[in-house]
Amino acid sequence: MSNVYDPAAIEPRWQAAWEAGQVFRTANPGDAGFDPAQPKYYVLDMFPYPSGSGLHVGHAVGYVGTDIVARRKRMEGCNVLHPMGWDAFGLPAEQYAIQTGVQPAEATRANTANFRRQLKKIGLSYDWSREIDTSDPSYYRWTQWIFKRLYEKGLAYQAEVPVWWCEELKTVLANEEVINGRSERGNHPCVRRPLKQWMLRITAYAERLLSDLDGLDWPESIKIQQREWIGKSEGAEIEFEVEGTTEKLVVFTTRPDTLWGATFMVVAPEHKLVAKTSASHRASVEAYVASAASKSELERTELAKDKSGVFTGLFARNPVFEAGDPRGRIPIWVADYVLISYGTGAIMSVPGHDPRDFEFATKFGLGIREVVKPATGEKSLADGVCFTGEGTAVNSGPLDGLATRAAKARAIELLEQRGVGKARTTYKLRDWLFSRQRYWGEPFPLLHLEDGRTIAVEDDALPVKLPFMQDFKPSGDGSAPLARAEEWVRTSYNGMPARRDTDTMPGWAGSCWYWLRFMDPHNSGEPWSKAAEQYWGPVDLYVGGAAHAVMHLLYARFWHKVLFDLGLVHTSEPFQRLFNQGLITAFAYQDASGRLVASDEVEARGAEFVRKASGAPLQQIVTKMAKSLKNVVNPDDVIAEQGADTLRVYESFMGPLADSKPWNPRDITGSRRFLDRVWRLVVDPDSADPVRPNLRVDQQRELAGDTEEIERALNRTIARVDDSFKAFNFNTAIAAMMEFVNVLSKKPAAFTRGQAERFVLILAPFAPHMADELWRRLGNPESLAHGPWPKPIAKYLEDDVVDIVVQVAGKMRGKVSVPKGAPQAEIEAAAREAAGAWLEGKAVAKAVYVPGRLINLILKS
RNA sequence: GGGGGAGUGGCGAAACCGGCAGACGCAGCGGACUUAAAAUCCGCAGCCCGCAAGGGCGUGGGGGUUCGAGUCCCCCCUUCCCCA
Repeated sequence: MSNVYDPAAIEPRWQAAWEAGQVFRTANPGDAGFDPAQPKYYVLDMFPYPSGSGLHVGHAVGYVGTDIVARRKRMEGCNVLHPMGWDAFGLPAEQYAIQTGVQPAEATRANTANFRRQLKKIGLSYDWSREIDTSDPSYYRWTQWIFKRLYEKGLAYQAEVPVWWCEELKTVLANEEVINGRSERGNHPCVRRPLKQWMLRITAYAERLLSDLDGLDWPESIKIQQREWIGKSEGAEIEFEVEGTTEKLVVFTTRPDTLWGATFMVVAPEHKLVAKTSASHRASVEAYVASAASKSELERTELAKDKSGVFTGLFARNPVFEAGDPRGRIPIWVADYVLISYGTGAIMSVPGHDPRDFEFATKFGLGIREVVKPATGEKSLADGVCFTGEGTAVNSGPLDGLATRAAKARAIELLEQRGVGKARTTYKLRDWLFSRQRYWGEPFPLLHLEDGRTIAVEDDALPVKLPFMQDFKPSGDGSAPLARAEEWVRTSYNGMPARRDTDTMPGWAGSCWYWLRFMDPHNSGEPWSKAAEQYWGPVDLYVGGAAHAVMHLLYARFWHKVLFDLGLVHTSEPFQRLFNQGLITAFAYQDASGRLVASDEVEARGAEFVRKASGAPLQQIVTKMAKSLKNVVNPDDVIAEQGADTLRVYESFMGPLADSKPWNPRDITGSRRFLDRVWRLVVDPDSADPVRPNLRVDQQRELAGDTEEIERALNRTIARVDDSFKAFNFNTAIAAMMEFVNVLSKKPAAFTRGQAERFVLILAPFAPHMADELWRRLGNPESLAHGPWPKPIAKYLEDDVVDIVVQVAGKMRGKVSVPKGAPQAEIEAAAREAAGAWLEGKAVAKAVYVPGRLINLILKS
């Protein structure tokens, strides 16, 4: 056996040994080998969608992070659940299949095989016996089963909702396939068109989804995004009579106190009142409604610099004014900055105190009335500024003189007395459009009976398997592809002819409960056993990109809460701690016109970069990794060149896990050199011995001289490595270990076996292959995967002499070495001496002493 | 448009509670070893002035609080990510 560090030989050997020994297999309660005395730790990655292009190093950084945590917890004696699986259903997989002409099931099999191979090569300590695939019938059987529970609870319903329709492509498109009202592929115009869809009543959980955020150990930024998304607002619902009709126009406002300032009303183009337009205005209103249909919500609200709208010819009565008061008769307009999906699809416009209403009123010459006076000093309507803040009510009859908060309450009281309004809380959150007219997803376990009833398939008839379809492309008429699988669709229920529901669930469905299946992945009688969930739940640490800050995490919490209400899980939240790893960016190159140039067309000339073909100068910039820029780094290549341990150390060393940071191939060599040095400190490459002679036996020598110094450095290193786990800034752990190696390099012969063992143990989460190899060479027959994790020894963490910085007037002027715990007077005297010339001819006014750190001598001015 | 981050050497970064700014690494420079190179080892290294000793400046910009600010407060600039 060669004694030179050779990751290509060591790493596959250890990976095989871990697999053969089932080192990372985790026992469930009740299983053989389960130790109930140990604490549990569930560390979960956001499982990947197995794309055709495989993993890149950006994915790996999160997986390496969780692996470091999992390995360390295991070494500390925890029962660690650390699983991996595939989020395989959904649009991207289907599109990939269409593009490559391969069946989605087949593409998924090939892609997951590639992902699994890549992950194993990195040396990640997953319990692969728990692997799951959301597109596997044995998994989606339970996705359907959970859907049934939602359906039974009345949380799933069908409704006509507007969906994106592309006339050119003859298909329904998902939101994510439509950009600014045009199809992502082909750039064809799309319109919103009502279609019957399955909806999930997530709004029923809005309040709990909001309030339960408080108890979670999540990044504040994610909580803010979720709160924003749920968008709770408290206000009032107010009814306006519509002149000449029996219709009531209902609006929601957060500012009922400004009701006296409402000078017009606006309804969304989709509002039912639009149909009541008077004959004289019908043509213009219809033309306007048609033009609004092609705009996205963004174009209608945020992007619209210029407000548009038309008068409907209708008038509403503001209920707070007496009959006959001209202020009470206000025109109703239709404008697309009001959305039908938010609130009631209609608003009362108070242009004096709402910027969009102000803009609209200004443009169309509508009345503007001030009803809130700001505190003195603030700009008000008199200054030509639309004041949106809180102040004092004016021109508002019974509200006059009240502060905004009191005015709101008083207004609601008055509305309730007259029966024309009430207090109401609304949420921006809308029910979740849960069906897709697509092939690659979970079929709904529902039957439409001949007599018109819709019923759920019996539990024991699950799964409703997705039928094989040679042609699975979206249908040209907007109907679901599954509708074409006639044989599959036609069925019966208790002898009555029935048709299966032909929609499929969206890509999110499978990821709404997968952390639960990991707890008990092979259970064929129930989605998970109570005992397994009781023990493993909730997830202790969940790591993934911030990209899923809203959708996935909200949907997952929603399902979990429903399951909690059903008594199927014992916690109301699934993920106790959430952590977002940062993005790995990469270099890309830009020509003079700003166009990006693929990396393989770029050549480095000294410090400059030029285009290979033309020699044109290019600028190096940092962007995210993208196939089109050819700047994607595949971990396979890094492992082939430097080894998995180097990849892991480099990814840890780049910066804090949470930070976004650029991949720089040049820097990898530093991580490799570090591992080389560690190796050589333990193994002599020129000898056939497993370890260097000083490490062969643990000489029971007194810790003195160099060995004692190494002991101090080692203990400081252990403490710093421990510390790095708090915020996942493993870069400082690697730096600490590098410093230790630097210290050791000066006195390698004083390194003892006991010290070497402890160092190898703390190295193990980061470079597990090398660590196990050295551990074995040091004479340990078992893998170090289960510890022990060393603890720093307190007496070696402190020095007896400390350096105190001496400042004069806040500037560093010297240092003094004093015994630890020396009295201030002694330190001050030493400091005055050290400051020497800086104090000449000056008097010290006072001294600020920071114990153990510095002393600042402040001069008399 | 809204929301969330981030700005520290040539580069990635470090700095616990406000207390030596730049640890650790890359690239660079000098040296040792070598016929030579690679690898390895030792050393230098924020910027400016200075032969040096030494001094001044310095954490995107401007102000403030403090004995003391990369860190706290206010304003501004740049940049990345997310959402619709």
